[in-house]
Amino acid sequence: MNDNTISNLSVDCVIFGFDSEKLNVLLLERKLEAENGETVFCDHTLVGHHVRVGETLDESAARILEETTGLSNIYLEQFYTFGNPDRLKKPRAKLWLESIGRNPEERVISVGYFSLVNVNSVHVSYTERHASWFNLNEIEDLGFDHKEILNKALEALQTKIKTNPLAFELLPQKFTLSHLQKIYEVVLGIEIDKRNFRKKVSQVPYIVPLKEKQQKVSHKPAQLYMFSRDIFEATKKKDFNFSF
Amino acid sequence: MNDNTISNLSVDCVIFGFDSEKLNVLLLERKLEAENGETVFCDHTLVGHHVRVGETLDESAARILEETTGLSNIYLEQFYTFGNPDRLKKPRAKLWLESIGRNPEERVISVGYFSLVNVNSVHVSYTERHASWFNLNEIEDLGFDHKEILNKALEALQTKIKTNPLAFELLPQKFTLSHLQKIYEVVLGIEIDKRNFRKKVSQVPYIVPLKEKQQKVSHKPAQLYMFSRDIFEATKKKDFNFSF
DNA sequence: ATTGTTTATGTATAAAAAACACTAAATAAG
DNA sequence: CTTATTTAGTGTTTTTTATACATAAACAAT
Repeated sequence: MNDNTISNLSVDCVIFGFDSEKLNVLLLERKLEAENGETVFCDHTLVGHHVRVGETLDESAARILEETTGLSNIYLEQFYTFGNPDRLKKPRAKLWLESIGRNPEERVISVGYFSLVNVNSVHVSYTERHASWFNLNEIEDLGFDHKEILNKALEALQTKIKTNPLAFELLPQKFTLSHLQKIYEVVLGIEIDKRNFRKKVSQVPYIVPLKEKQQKVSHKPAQLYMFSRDIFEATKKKDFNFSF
Repeated sequence: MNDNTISNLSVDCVIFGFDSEKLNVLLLERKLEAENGETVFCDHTLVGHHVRVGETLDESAARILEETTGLSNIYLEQFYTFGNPDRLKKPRAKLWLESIGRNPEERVISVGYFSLVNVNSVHVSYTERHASWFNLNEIEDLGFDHKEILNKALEALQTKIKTNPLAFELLPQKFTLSHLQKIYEVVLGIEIDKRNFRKKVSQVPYIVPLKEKQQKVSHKPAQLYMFSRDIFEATKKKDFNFSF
């Protein structure tokens, strides 16, 4: 297969999206049809692609993200590389790879990236294969070794969000504190006390209240806030605390 | 070149060692000699090797570590993958790769692992190329993109040691609290108050005092301690704290 | 016995985290 | 227009964790 890519090197993107309620992942349908039109199997995979000649890994991830979501300049982070010799050796994987003209015997290593987007900013189903959002808790198995990749991505996200301002990547520019709180709750799988959370927020200089409230909600409208990266960069200090 | 390896995939190991004083890295001498015996250049690189056919990435890293140090069953962790198309394109890299029979034009991606050992457990200079320990602060440039890899490894180590019991990997089985404290100080680049440190230690169930003291030191001998992984595993709890 | 060097130890203060319950503002429904 | 429903918004107390700081004890070397 010659599409100007490196045949044994791919990038897979775990695209996390937040919808005010739950954490979701963007998956592609993987449907294999026989010649007679019957479906041989239909399941889902992460979005990924082989790396192009001359393209860096970061560029490759950004390209894949843009091709499936239309979004560019999105938070993307490399988290792990998957290279088991047998990672593409499940029966369905072989059938699928053959059907798209890849050699199912070739050992392909895949570099994992995760990215964070707000689900409302994505116009889904941009490419040939059907893309859609799945609630993280409702994902059973995935094609190839993608469940393992997803698990590792979630771990990396959880670790990273504890000490870095990632939550804002999942939100629209203007957000409420309830939404912000919900993100920490669903990503870390914890419950947070509302008053303590807001006390903490009020001590953070780069979460700034706007002169604007929610509109058209059938309850008390919430104050809107924004994240100022400028203030964050100007005020951030390193945290050397350790805990065995 | 056919040595049963994958020509465009390598693993590089950043082997950190602690010597009661400083943090060190194990480097290989990279000396290129002309036909007349004159030295064309001489510098240093990390230890690395191409991945073998059929070998997982973890196995590859463990093999490389054992080949250069003689050690097995050592803490090893994958931290990042380096795949820039131009990462092997510096002039010296080309000369070196040619000299060892590799194609200097091939794009090789390298998976980075770091590992932690106690310097006294290593019998250096096990292989053809001369290996030796270098104080982290005294390393200027390295061959290929290995300075960049080293920097990223140190970052990963610093992040990880803040919340995981890695320090013990750098120590002999029996250690003093001063040594343990020193590790946090040199790895994180901070100073720690002795009394507060020891107060913290005394609250940790898996750092256990032995009925044994230092021998043959010309000052008050210190209590020896050990790390119990069993107790650690049995008592560890997840930390959900976050800090924007 | 004196010196040099490192170990070992406790208390007070400040900062951060956790626990906890009611009122306010908007729309929707009757 | 009244009421119901839903989410926003707010303070105080207690507990836990972090910080700052100084002196005596043990051993080896001389």
